Amino acid sequence: MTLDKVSLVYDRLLERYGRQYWWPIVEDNESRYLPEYSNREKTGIEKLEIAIGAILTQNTSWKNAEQTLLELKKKGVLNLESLLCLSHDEIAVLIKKSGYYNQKAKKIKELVGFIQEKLSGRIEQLSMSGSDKARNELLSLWGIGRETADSILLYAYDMPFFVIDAYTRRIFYRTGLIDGDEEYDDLRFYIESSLPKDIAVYKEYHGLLVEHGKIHCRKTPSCRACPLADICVYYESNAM
DNA sequence: CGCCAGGTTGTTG
DNA sequence: CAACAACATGGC
Repeated sequence: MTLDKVSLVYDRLLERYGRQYWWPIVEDNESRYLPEYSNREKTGIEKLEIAIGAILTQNTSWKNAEQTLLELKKKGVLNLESLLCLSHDEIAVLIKKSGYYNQKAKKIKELVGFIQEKLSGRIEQLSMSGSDKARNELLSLWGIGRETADSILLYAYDMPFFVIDAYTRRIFYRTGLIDGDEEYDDLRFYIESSLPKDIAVYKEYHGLLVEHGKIHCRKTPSCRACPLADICVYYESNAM
């Protein structure tokens, strides 16, 4: 029954918000959500952009991360070579708008160093590793936690990992699907096992949860016209 | 103006 | 292992 609920929530959100076509690509001063981009295999530079974006948006609004990505692009440094050459301090200045710029500069250096090692050929390519191995390798990097790793693997490498973020936890908690204090991977397994093992569904569902979290299921909920009102145990008819 | 944002790591009891 | 602090800017 809760198994059905995971799918029910998906259907409701899809019906309300429509396809999301995640992950967004920043272009012409805004984020774009394009079916032709979402569906196709990513190029190396696109994978890098997704990974950097995943780091920049850690506990930070996408608006801020988006602006940073745009500036990095305009300055022509959103590529492996540039990021490898730039110093920690130079990167920190460039990404200031995304907050936590010292930590994130370190994380970016870690990541590009890792990718460089992979591409140098001494080590097998990330995409050639098994999915679980690739995940563990990303998790071994300083600054890459579960959500960031899963975002990179799902959206850049088309690997079947469901991304659990703050919105996912909040929405599933309020709709009574979870207790709220589950371990990340326990929650991930639960959701993955409740859904068809379909990359497109994983991508879409996470995008829908974020959209719903921004519009209705905010920290202080805005329940009027919520598409999940009838199945939400925390529905507050008075909440705006 | 205060609250919050698509987390992760390090420290402490 | 759980709780908590630290990290930081910009949008609304």
